[in-house]
Amino acid sequence: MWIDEETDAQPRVPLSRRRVLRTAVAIADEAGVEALTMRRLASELGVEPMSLYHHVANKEAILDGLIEVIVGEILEAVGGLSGDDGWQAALRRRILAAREVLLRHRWAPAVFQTRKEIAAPLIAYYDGVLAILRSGGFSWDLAHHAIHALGSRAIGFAMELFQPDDAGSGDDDPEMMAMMAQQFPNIAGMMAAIVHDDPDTTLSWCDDQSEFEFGLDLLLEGLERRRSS
Amino acid sequence: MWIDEETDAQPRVPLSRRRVLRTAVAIADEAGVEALTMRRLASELGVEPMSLYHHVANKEAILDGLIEVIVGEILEAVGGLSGDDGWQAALRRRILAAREVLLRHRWAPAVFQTRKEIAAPLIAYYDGVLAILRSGGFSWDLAHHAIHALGSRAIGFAMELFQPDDAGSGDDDPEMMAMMAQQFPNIAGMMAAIVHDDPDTTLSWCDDQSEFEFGLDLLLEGLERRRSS
DNA sequence: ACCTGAACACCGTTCAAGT
DNA sequence: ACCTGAACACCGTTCAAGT
Repeated sequence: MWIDEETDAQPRVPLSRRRVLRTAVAIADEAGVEALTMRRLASELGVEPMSLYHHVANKEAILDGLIEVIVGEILEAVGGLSGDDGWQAALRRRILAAREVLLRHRWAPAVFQTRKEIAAPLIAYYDGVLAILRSGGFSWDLAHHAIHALGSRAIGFAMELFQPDDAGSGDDDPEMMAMMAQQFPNIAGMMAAIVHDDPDTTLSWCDDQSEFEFGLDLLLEGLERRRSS
Repeated sequence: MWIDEETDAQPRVPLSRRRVLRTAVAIADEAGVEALTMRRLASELGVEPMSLYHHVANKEAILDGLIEVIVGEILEAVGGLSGDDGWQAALRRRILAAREVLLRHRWAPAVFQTRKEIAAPLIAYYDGVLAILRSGGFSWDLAHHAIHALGSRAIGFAMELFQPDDAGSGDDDPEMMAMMAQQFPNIAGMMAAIVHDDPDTTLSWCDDQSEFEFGLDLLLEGLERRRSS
C-alpha cells in the first residue's frame, strides 16, 4: 500500500485536447495510423475510452487534430529560414524543411489525403509559399499554376507508386527473373543498369531524398522559365 | 409459387473471383471505398458474407484485386495509342489516357497508396513508360530518374492538398474574409486575382485537368532538357 | 465539469456444419 | 466443391449514471 500511495501521489495530469493529440501522434509514429483506435489511445492515457469524447468530438476530429499538430511542426521548422539567394533557393529550402517533418511522421500524407476539404492549418503554409513566389516576380496567375503543379510536393511529399528498387530484392528466384526479363524487357534493363551503376541501391532513404530533389528541381526550373518568358 | 419458380428459374450465375471484383469496383464507384464492406459486397451479390472467402483470401486480397482491375482498364485504354511525334507527345498521350480511367474511379489513387509493395500489375504499365523514354533516347539512369520524378503523375494522378478554388466558396462570411485577408494576404490576393480573371472558376473538372497538364508539361519539358544536354 | 460502465450497431473473420 | 449460420474479437459511439 506504500507503493500504491506513491503511485497515487503522482499528480494525475488532467486530460486535455492537447494531451490527447500529442499521444495520438506518438501512437501513429510508433505503430502507424491503423493502430490508432479510441480504445488504444484511451489506455495509453490511462483513461476510459469515453473520457476522450469530453475533449474531442469524435475520431474524425482527432484526425483533423493530427494534421493540425503536423502542420504546426512544419510551420515551426520553416519559420526560421532566411536568405536572399532568390525565390528558387528559398522555396527549395522551405519545401525540404517541410519534408524533414514529414519523414518523422510517415503516416501523415495518407491522413492528409483522407480529408475532403483542404486542411485549414495548411493555408498558413501556402501563404508563405505564395509570398516567396510573389517576391520572385510571379504573377498571381502563374503562382496559382505553380501551387497546383507542385501539389503535395509543396509540403515535401511525392506519391510514388513504383519503387523500382523494391523489385530488385525479389531476385531469389532466377526463373522468375528470366520470365520478367522477357515480359518486361525495359524494367529488367533498367534494373540491371541501376544495379550495375550502384550496387548499394538498397539504402533507400538517400535515394528517395535525391529523387525527390531531382523532381523538385525539374519543377522549379520549369517555373522559372515560365516566369521569365 | 409460380413467381418463386420463375425467380428460381433465372440461372443463378455462380460466384467467381471475377464477379466478386467487378461488383466490388461497382460499389466503390457508386458509394466510395469506405462503403465497400464484406457484408455489403455479399448482399449485393445475393450471397452470405462467408461465401466470398471461397473466392478471395480476405479483404486485403479484394483491395489488391481492385487495383488489378483498374490497371487492367488502364492498360486497355493505353494499348491502342500510337503516333511517331516524339517521346514527349507519346508519353503525354499515355498518361492522359490513364488519367481518364482514374477519373472514372476516383477512389483508386487512395487504394493504390495503401498497398505497401508496388502493385504488381503496374509493372506492365511502367514497362511501357520506359519503352517510350528509351525510344526517345533516354539513358537507363535518366529514365529511372524520370519515373521517380513523375511519381503518381505517371498514371495520371497528382495529389493536391490545396484546392485554392474551394476557399472561394466560403465567401458567405465577409468578416471572416476580411480576417483572412489580413492574416493570409497572399492567399487572399491570389483568390481575388483568380476570381477577377475568371468568374467561372467553379467548374473544377476542367480546371483540374488543365492544371494537371500544366504540371505534366513542366516535367516533360524539364526531362527533355536533361536528356538533350 | 469531468469521468465511467454497460450496451448497441457495426466491422472482418474462424469454425463447424450443411448440400 | 461450394455455400451457410452462429459466434468471436474487434471497432466507434450513445446513454444513463456516477463524482
